[in-house]
Amino acid sequence: MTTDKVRGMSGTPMNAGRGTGHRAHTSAYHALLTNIRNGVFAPGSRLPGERQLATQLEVSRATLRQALGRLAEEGHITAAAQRGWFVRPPRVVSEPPSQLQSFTEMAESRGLTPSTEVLSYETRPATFTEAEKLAIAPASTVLALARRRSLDGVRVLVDHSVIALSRTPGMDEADLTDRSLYATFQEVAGVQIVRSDYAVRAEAADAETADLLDLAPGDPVLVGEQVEYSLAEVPILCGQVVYRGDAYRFQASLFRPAET
Amino acid sequence: MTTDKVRGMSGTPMNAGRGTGHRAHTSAYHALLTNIRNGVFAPGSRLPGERQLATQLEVSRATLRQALGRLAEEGHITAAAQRGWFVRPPRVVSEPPSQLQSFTEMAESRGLTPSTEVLSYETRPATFTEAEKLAIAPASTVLALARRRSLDGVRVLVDHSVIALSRTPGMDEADLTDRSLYATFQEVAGVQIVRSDYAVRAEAADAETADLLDLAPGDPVLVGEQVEYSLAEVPILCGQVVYRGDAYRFQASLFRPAET
DNA sequence: GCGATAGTAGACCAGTTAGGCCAGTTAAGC
DNA sequence: GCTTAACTGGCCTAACTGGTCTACTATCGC
Repeated sequence: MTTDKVRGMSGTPMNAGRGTGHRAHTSAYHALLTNIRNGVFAPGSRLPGERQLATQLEVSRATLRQALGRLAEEGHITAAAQRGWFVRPPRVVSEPPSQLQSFTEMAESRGLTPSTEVLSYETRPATFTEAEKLAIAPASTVLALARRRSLDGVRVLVDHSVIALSRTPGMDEADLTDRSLYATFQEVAGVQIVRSDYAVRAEAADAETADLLDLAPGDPVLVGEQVEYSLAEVPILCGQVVYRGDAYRFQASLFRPAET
Repeated sequence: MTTDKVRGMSGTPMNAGRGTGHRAHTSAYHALLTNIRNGVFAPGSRLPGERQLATQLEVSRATLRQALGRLAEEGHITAAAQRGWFVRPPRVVSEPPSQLQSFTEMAESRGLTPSTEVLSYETRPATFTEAEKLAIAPASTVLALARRRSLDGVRVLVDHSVIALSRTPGMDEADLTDRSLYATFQEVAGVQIVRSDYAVRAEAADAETADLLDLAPGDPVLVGEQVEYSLAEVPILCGQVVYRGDAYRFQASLFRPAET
């Protein structure tokens, strides 16, 4: 240990060549930057070690680190401790998992004003397919609800929902005009929706929905069929949502099991 | 490592730096944890070997073992000496998120015969938006691939994919006609696709795609934009898939965080 | 001459990497 | 049932890396 001791001498070997009048650390900075720009150091790749770089650029490590620090500040490179300096790939971080969001929530998170018109509203016996989807007895009482929803006054979707009333007592008396259905389920019936099975497809608008969405018949619409489940995995609601094709897109993250 | 040498100073090939400022072992820890949570590593299943995992996560085995140790401490996985690491079954059962399936796999699981025609195939510099989606430098070399795919002879979709060649060396020489892209990634480049961010919308078919899919212009098509990620959360592929509206629907389960 | 600024050389630390070796497990072949 | 070959996690070492610090030396302006 302590073999170092620094002997005198040393001093100034520098100033070799780069007589540009620049300070040493700016010369190093420019040398590195142009090499990054020229792709000598490819994006995402690791720079040579500081010690090696310092020798090659004929500056000391401390000076080199000034240049590196400046490059890092300006976002050209990033440091990974004990691993090296990396040329920063133009990475865009995004965290968009597939989360279930109500229309109201979605609108709010985008800063838009949602509005809802109830087109029809009735309690009636469930059809056979509805009963199957909701896992209730055929002809049980359900609440059928049709709504048109808009964002900032633009008509965006028509929504037909069928709610299993036996599982959400009180829902037939709630005001659904501009509340989130999810919130109403929670407050009125104490039921939390946590999962939705969704299937979407593209169709051509029929005359009726075209009229409702200010489209021409035949214009493309996105049709989503959904079944929504409570925390106990009990189906609560099934329905169909028809979106204007040019006003909505459906987003999700899919995962793939790893192979071994 | 060896005695450094290197000297070429050209960008070292390996290691896309995740310049997150995190230590390497915490990055590895988070990558594993989210993949476990997302069902990429199914509960009860065995993780890939340490050596394989280390290369896929782009860290060394020692660092990986730190991450594994922490996951084990927290009870997410357990070690079985000389056998492997196993994902602990979760205390609370929940449905796995939507699963990513290749066209080939989907066809097989439905008992249909898939076929593929390669419409075009070229390596070229990436456009700006492609570079952004793939987090590579603009004008990096990418492999652009257009395919038409059919099920039992029925033309179902047209697929435009752009692959970051820098992350999948060798893909430009692979035969993509009737292999699953996922399988080819794995075998040729050792890259596993585990996540895909998907956005679908409805559109009217333009003349060209209508022709390719035996549709009339204006017929509804389902357009999916996707970005696919490797185990290390590095984007590998981006692209657009156009489905016949009447031949495909997109399915997913959405989740909603439970409220207290 | 004095102090401030910029630079050099080196040492030490903890985190990281590549690699090798070992004993145990697994599956295939015979 | 036995052998063998391929893997596996567990353990270890040597080398390297950025981060930080100390000691010292030039050079310039005052």
